[in-house]
Amino acid sequence: MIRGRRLEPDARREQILSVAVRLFGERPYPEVSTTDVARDAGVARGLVNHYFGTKKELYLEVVRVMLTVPEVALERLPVGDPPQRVDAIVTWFLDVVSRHSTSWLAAITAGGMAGDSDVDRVITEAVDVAADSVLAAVGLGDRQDEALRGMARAYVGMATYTAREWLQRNVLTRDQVHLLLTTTLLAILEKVFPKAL
Amino acid sequence: MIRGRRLEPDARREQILSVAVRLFGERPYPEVSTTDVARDAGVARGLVNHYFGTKKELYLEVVRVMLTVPEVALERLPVGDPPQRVDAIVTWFLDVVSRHSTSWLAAITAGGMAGDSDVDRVITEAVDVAADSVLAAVGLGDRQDEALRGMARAYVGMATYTAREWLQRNVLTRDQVHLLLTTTLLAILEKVFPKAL
DNA sequence: GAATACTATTGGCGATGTGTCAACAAGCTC
DNA sequence: GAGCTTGTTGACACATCGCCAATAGTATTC
Repeated sequence: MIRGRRLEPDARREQILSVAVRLFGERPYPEVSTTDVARDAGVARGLVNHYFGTKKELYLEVVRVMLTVPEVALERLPVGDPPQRVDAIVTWFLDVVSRHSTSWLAAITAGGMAGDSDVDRVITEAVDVAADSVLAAVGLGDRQDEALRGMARAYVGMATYTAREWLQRNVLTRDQVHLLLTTTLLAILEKVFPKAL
Repeated sequence: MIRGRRLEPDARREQILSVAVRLFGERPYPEVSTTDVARDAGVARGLVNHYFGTKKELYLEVVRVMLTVPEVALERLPVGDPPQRVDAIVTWFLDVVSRHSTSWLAAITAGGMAGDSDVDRVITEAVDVAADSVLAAVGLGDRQDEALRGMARAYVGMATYTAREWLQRNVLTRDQVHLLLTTTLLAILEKVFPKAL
């Protein structure tokens, strides 16, 4: 990396951001300094602030990038019976998580800044997207019931924890995770929603 | 608070720790400085380091305190059929969480240091305790199966997420949370464990 | 192709946070 | 009240962060 070389603002911003994504995926927030980011990107530290403002704003961008997942496959979900729909959405979720594995898990657990209102908002939005996907997959996407969405978010939380047991701790196989998540979601659909809503 | 006044080491340590518990319960890790802790405790900043070493070690103690919950009630769990046992353990969990509400939730979501290996270890141990309690309540406490315990941890993860929807976001009532968690646990017991283990 | 304008990039300043340690002094013992 | 123990202080050295004026690539104009 040649110092002082000029890049298009978009390109430079993208380059610094990709370095930050890697570092924040490896270490928690307080252990990653803007100096580290600048050094690995081969630029002066001041440039990081120039493009992203503060360290926290940079981290917010990183979390946004990490949690942005392709929602494409959702459109062509099968329209079969509940078990088939549940199976499809769980498969989709496991594909997404396993593809982004470390960085996605690091972000969703707020690798070092949980409790901060801005960070929490970004994470909540990502969980909301996943929760809405689940509701849409089972044919409840149009409902605006807050309790319904709260339960869907709780289910996504379980899915996240389960993914950690699978991908980080390696105590569960993908088949076991799949079985756990499909069975649980079906039970919620059949026995909780009818009673509680 | 009179500066320079001598206290028994245990008393002084306890006093500083209680201040730290309050502050780390209010703000995430990076936004609480040791200067803040020292000021609120009415002591010199150096004394914080004297008693706890580094800021991270202080935070570790705080998380330990926040996550230490009374395990007493577990002994006198009913020995009825599965639905009764599940109902009892869920009730116990909700009682614990609602009693410690903010600080417990702040700690279990690692208010600012998730990803750090030491912090993660403390949190994992607390989740393990809860997961073991669940397994013990349903009569599987003696099993050492790692997959079993992994699924129990995933369930506890769902329980914590659900508790947040209840206590922090107020989109679920206690009754709804209770129904969601009992139904889910029963489904796991009846349909997942027999197949997967 | 040299002069010019534009702006991406640098490097250092001031403020704040952290870990360490020698010096101080509060309170006990004799 | 002298002396000892040790809880406590205050300051030093270092690292990190936000900021900004100065610098130097790159394109543009003639």
